[in-house]
Amino acid sequence: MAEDPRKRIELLWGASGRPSRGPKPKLTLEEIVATGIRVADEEGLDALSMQRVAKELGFTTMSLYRYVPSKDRLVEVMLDRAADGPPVFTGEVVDWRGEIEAWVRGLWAMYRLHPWALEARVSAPPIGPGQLAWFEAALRPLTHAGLTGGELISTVMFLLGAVRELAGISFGLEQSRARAGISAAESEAGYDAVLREFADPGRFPSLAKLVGEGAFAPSGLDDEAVDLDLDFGVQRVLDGVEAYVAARRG
Amino acid sequence: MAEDPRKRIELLWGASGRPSRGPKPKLTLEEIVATGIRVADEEGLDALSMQRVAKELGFTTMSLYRYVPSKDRLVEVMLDRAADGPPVFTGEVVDWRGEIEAWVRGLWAMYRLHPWALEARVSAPPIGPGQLAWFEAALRPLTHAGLTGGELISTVMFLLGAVRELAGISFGLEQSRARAGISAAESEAGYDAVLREFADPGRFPSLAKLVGEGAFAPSGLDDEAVDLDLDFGVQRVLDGVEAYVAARRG
DNA sequence: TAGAACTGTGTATCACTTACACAAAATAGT
DNA sequence: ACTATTTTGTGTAAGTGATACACAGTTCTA
Repeated sequence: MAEDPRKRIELLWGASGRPSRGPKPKLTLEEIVATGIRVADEEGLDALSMQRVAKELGFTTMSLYRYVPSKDRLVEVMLDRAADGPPVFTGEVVDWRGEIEAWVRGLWAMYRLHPWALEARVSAPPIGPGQLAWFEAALRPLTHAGLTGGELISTVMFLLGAVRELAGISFGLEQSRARAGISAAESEAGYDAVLREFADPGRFPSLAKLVGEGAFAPSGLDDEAVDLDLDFGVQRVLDGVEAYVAARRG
Repeated sequence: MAEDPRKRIELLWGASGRPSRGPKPKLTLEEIVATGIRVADEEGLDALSMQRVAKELGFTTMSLYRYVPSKDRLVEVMLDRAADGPPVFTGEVVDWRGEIEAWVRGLWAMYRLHPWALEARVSAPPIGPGQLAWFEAALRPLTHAGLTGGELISTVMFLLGAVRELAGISFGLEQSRARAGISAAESEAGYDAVLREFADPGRFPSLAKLVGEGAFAPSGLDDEAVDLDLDFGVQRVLDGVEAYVAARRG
């Protein structure tokens, strides 16, 4: 019953040796994946079904199973392919903080392009070519910053996680806003109002204080609110990394 | 078609006034939610179905819909209830870093108790009582550290995201390990081996170097590997916060 | 050139969410 | 007390979706 991890890797890396007998395949994994991504981009993960993908391609549902062992595996490959193309820097690292900031913005942009990637479950470390490319892209500047070994892995995973989660909330809100047909300001005002109603000062004193100060009130730059949240956190991590490396050297 | 956000909140807060006519309900929302949590705890989110919950309770599937508008809403409430009970500190904050560390460990423990919470989609900011309790618990020490307003929100969300994502990977691995019947060391060794095979030094130079140094090799403390990853990141954030506050004051 | 291996298809099964209508139960207003 | 109204739990059924399996046609290998 357990899945062969080898097959997973092979699927992600396209490393399956093609058989010599039998009819030539009329489809390719990448075609299927690209179609899946297109459907998910346009209508979300819920609209993604094997039947839907097959119909788009003009084949029967079951034909897809000659290329993909299950829908879950398909989504896994989609996630990897969607993650292709992190910002690329070459040569010597001259501004590691700038590179990480660009990396974070790039990740954010990737999620904006493929918001369904935030709906999919992620329960394994990066392993496909697309995921590894992002990992690599963050390692470069962080290595230059002075981190080594496990510190690097830790920091990259930490940043990946934070960006993903914040993007999930941001785009999730955006989507429900779109469905409800309200503006970002209205949405934030709604959240603010709910907090004002339920953030009981007895039970949630710090929160109530924060709400009272208007910290959740709609700002002028609505669309960027969560984005700004992200920036602050990233800056703190980078500050922390800098201090850590300095302390070790000093 | 759009969902009434009001109803969502009411469901989360149990704020629906009970009607006076009609038969007395034989079930309660909390009973249903608790059953759902039990099923999900034991067998994962995939095993959670309305039919399953109903059967456990000895009622028909459709009876649940008198208490919950849809399965998605049920899961939303489950997520909130599962999140109840962050570590509680009272009185003056004497060690804000220690409180945050305890908070992170508590969050980690919560996810260990309810790993299905990592499989569910989160696309909205914290709003139920359980989620807000965690928010509050982090605000307390961070406020004492010297952060204010949006900085607080940002930092808490950032930490929430990072912990969630790292827990997702850690427990996801743990689960596939359990299914495959292999040890943590074997699993890590497998990951290491895959990276050695696919981390081409031309394409992923920093990663290849890291792999070559054995950064992904199984450590003695297998079970804690990701946990340690998390600690490092958290420490950097806290360092960064400290530096930020100091700089502003200075 | 025969046999083996592989492809795409058609059919079918099973599980799941949820709409709808009904009968029994409980209350409100007379 | 009585009746109309509201609400509950149930039964039935529709609709969607993943995927197992067997078959017929296709392309190699020996």
